[in-house]
Amino acid sequence: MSTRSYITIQDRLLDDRSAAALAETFKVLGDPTRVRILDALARAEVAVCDLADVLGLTQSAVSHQLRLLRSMRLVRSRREGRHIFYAVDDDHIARLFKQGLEHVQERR
Amino acid sequence: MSTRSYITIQDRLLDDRSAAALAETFKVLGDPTRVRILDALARAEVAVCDLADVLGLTQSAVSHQLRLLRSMRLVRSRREGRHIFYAVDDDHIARLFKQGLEHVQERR
DNA sequence: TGCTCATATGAGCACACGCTCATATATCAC
DNA sequence: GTGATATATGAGCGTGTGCTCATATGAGCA
Repeated sequence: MSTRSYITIQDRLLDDRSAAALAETFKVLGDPTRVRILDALARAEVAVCDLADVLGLTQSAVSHQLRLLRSMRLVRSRREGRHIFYAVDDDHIARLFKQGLEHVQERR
Repeated sequence: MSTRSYITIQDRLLDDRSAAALAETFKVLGDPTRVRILDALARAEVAVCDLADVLGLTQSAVSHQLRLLRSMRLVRSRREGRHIFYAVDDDHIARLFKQGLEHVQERR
């Protein structure tokens, strides 16, 4: 250590809990499959089998990812007969998603 | 496939390239160490050794992460003698970061 | 009751990732 | 030049992750 300039900022740093929570939030969005799933579910309620069909994924793969997204309360599910419809259930995430998309698109 | 409701949305879905780019962006933010590094660098220019010191990390670990962040142009570096100062170099990321933090804090 | 379709889930595998350790490079002081 | 300090980087290791495959659960229908 030498510059010592950090002394002026070190007590304002993110605590570990917040850092972990923030990282966890971004981590969920950090996978192409989940991005595509969330993108679809942000537009409409979709049943699992249709999601798999539209995205070209296995039913199992989709279901595993949906379980993750459900456990983090990013999507909600609704049963209708044999089908279970999923949709995005978090406005913040939807906005993060949009803002991230703007960032990506401005980079061209 | 059965509900067929997806037909109304399937041609508006994110293309694979955009989904991959978006996921990659979020993925960088999806690690507690990088979150803490970016948090510090968003507040002030900090030299590598000070970063390691403040965050309680190895110089090597910090350097490896900084290389990643630099390769994605999220931080910039500036040499000053033996030290190399890093700082956040992407307004979008900074905003994403802030918005993510709001999301996390509202969840309490 | 059986049969089919829709979804969930556990096990296992291939791969990615973040760290440590050792070492290389670079700048300054002498 | 030598030595000390600051940073970068490659190899290797343990762990996490996303998939597939097989199977379980559950709803509708005959």
